[in-house]
Amino acid sequence: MSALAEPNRLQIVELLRDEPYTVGEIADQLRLRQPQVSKHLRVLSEAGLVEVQPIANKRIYKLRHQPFSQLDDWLESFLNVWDERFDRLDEYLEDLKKKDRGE
Amino acid sequence: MSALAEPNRLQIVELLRDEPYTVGEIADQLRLRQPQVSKHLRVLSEAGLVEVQPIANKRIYKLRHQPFSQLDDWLESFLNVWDERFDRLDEYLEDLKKKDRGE
DNA sequence: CACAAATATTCCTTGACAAGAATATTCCCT
DNA sequence: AGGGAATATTCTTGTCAAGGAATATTTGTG
Repeated sequence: MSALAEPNRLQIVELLRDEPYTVGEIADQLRLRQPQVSKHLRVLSEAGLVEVQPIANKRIYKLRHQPFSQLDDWLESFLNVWDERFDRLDEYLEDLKKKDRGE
Repeated sequence: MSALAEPNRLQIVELLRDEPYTVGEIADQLRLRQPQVSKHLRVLSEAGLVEVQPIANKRIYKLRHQPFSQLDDWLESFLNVWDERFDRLDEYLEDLKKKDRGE
């Protein structure tokens, strides 16, 4: 997750969401210098967020889906808790109504 | 998102997922020193991930749900792309079958 | 009001990390 | 093999953030 903390890296990831790009294309679109892009891609790669496909002397980078669905699972574990709490609040309100009717 | 990049802060957030805690309780459970916990909670608070409820001289910290559902939305925008691509792959395979049958 | 518990803040030091510049590597082409 | 394009790596420098220790602040209690 710390790989996504760096702003430029986040931009790269969001750029790659739509389609794969080469290092040069990424550098152009984000107005970054090539060495920094390579370095950021290295970090993203080691974090498993990205994979490379070498074609000639170009390297095409694309996102890997696993870490994202993994992060999604992690997030669900948070959202679920709130859902459950909401359910319990629901029950609580139902109880109130019943008492109100004298049950 | 950089607020979650720090390991101890991530631990704090995961601890708070289950229920609210005071600063001292967090420090005890995670084996951290109180000042660091206070500092981390400050960062989490300024990032909007957490909110405080002062009771006496204690301060009870709990998660806020908005940033998490927001992060979830962001993630969905990634997962959606893969779903769409999977759909297109599906169509592609259907086309192959039709051609195979000579249509 | 003095004291104690809980928490926040400050100052300092150290380590990590990102950018810049220069250079190395890899691949294709002729 | 030599040259050029695309990308990676190294080295250096400056900045920032986390931890440690000490101290300040707030709140309740006798």
